[in-house]
Amino acid sequence: MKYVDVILPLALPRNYTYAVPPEMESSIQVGSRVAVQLGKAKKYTGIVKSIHEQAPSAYKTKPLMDLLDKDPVVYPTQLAFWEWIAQYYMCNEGDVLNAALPAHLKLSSETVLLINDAFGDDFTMLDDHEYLVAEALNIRKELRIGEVQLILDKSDVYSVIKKLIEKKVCLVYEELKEVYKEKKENYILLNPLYESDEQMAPLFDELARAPKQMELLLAYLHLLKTQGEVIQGELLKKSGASAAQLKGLVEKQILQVEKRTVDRVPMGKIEAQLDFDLSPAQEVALGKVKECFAEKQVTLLHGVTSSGKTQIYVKLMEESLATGKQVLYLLPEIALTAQIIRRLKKHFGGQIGIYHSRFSNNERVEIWNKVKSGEIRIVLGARSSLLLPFRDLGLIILDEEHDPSFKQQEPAPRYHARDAAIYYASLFKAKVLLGSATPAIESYFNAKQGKYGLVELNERFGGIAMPVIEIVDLKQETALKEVIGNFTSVLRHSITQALQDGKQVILFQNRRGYAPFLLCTTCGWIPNCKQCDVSLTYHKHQDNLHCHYCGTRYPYVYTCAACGSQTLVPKNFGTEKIEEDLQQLFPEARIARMDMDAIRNKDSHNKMIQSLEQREIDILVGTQMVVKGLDFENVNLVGIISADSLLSFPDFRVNERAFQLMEQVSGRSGRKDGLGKVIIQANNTKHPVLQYVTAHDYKAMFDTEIAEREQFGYPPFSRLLKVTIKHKKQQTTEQAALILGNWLRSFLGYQLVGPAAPLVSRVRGFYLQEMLIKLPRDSKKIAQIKNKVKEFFSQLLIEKQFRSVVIIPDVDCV
DNA sequence: AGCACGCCGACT
DNA sequence: GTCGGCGTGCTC
Repeated sequence: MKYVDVILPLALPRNYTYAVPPEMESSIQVGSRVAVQLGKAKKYTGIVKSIHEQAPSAYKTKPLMDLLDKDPVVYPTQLAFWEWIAQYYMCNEGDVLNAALPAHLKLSSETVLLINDAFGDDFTMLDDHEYLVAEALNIRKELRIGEVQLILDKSDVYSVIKKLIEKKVCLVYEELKEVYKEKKENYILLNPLYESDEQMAPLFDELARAPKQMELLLAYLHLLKTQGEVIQGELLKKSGASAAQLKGLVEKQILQVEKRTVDRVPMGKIEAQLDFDLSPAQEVALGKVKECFAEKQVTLLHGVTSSGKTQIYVKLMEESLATGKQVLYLLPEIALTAQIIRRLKKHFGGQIGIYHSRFSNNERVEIWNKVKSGEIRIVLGARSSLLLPFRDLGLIILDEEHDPSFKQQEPAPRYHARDAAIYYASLFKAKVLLGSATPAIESYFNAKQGKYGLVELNERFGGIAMPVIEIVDLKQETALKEVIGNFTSVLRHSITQALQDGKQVILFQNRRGYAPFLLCTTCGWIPNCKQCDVSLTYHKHQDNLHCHYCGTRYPYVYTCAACGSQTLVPKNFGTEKIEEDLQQLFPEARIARMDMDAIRNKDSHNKMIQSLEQREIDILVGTQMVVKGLDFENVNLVGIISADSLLSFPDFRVNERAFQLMEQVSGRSGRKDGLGKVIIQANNTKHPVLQYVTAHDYKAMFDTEIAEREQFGYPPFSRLLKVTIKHKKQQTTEQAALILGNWLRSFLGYQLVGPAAPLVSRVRGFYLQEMLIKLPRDSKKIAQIKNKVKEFFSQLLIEKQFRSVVIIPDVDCV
């Protein structure tokens, strides 16, 4: 008898064992999807992790219900990778499966109520709830649980359903549906009878009395000649004809319709056209990268902004492709713009696949399958594309490697794409190139230690100079009453100058909305979110207040809830306020704002970048978004409205982050012609980070930072494991954290920071407590400690009072 | 993640 | 007294 261990798409601590029915024994494979029953009726899709012959002794197995694929959906490599992620990031393999598999490959059953016709329609002996459902069933014949919940306006509907079944009003069954649908399109073919011109001639006479059909036929023949194949939708659109007219031609057997399966992600021809040359500096860097790869698996390419790292990537990708292997190019989601996609498509044509969160579920299935088959040779994608089923990966490029968005925060698996990529690559014996103008301290440290190769590229492409940085003293200007809105005289004059020169300006402000909080000037009251322990941000455009933690919106507050006076004023400022100030200061300028509020729908980001490219925008105000992956020739002034807000976070990485952010924003200035300028407004102009930014001196920043990290035992001298405790009751949260903290401290010694309430101590109605474990760098010890920590977790959850406490481990938190 | 079971408050 | 709320535990 054969058994399989199945990974289910649930947060289960272990995999479940099912029996393989004899008829599946010969066809079952590791990595295949199977349908299984879990519990009384529920069906799920799982993935076969392993096949063996050991019957479990503790319970009796259920048989597999179905084998869903004749070919596995993942290779053993992916299964090994999932296991590593689950182990390293302290989550379940089910969590990883959930993150990896496109939604349309995961089918789970839905309970469907079916009317029992034999019952008739005499509902007199039913109670109100039962009656409502029966009535709806009588009309609709079928109902889903969700629909029943809507009808009864409550979530607990099982008791009602149970009674309806008992009374034989309805039957239930579990419906398991394959959701992925192939895309079909109608192709229009010419009846072979009319292939030659002579055969065609009589047709025109025949259609003389049907001029519209004649027109349509001519349009068809034209399309056929120019494109070779004709799709119904395109024909109707181009000819302006109606479906009825087309039907006429089909009925006359002149044209034929054929339904064909089409690709949602069509792959083009490979056209490796090398239409660029590297600069001497790039050439040298490329050579060095290759040298490093000869010895090391990972290389860090530290190249200043605009040094042309992308061209080096392209050359490396070409070489890797030439060996027949696949390439993965990872970027932060927001940097995946049309710009970079266009650039890569130019070199690699149709063999490139794009993968990010904005694709439809059906498209994702197709990309998944094409990566698995090897048809897609290059994937350009965000973090999650690391989880695609590569067949033979030769190279991973991770650009903007310092970017914190490579770390997944919520939900599990909380993996870091950079670190996971390095492990994943090792499974393929593939190389990893990390690229950044401002590497993460950890990466640069690893490179300097010789763990990674290190290649530096210190000049900008085309000999452009680094932008000039000017720090403006906000305190001084305020004293002189020179600050209007949030603009110092220096920044105002520079903007005026840039606009006069026909140049574009980018302004960076780290907060969205109009004002981060309202304040009652009479008593000091600040409106807070009901669910979270944060002030509400005023959004002037929508004229309401938002909680940036849970997303709840509140109407604007005019009256102080504490003292009743009407003296609430917006305090501090966000992008909306900057935009408003700009409009007053520069009424002639075309101003746009780029932040999460302005970029709600999926295309607006690209559109805004396009209009900036086409110089339809003079000044762009934005949050982090303006920092990433943008390349504009005509921007020569960048302004950072308030450096202090970047430098005042209570986090050991503040300096690193602030430097990265400012250096990256600066990089947007002065691309092709002329010198770029960066103006940084700050109260604390003496902050060391500002000096490093002014000098574009990454190494000085690194040296200072690394010394501090060593002194306090922060990464890269340790690895951090953050443990968050969540519960609805404050007291329970604190008690649980205290107990867990004590256990951990006695086990770890002083390697524990906390527990303490985080800055925002309540989110969505849950109280929070955090503690930080500093893990040693030795990976064997780390694994041991993690296991022990997990034991503490379960020990805590056993206690009755803490049963509903949520514990969230976050390994290598950022 | 569901779904079943079981224990306490507001209704007939 | 019962209905129904949700808190808790189990699923191979």
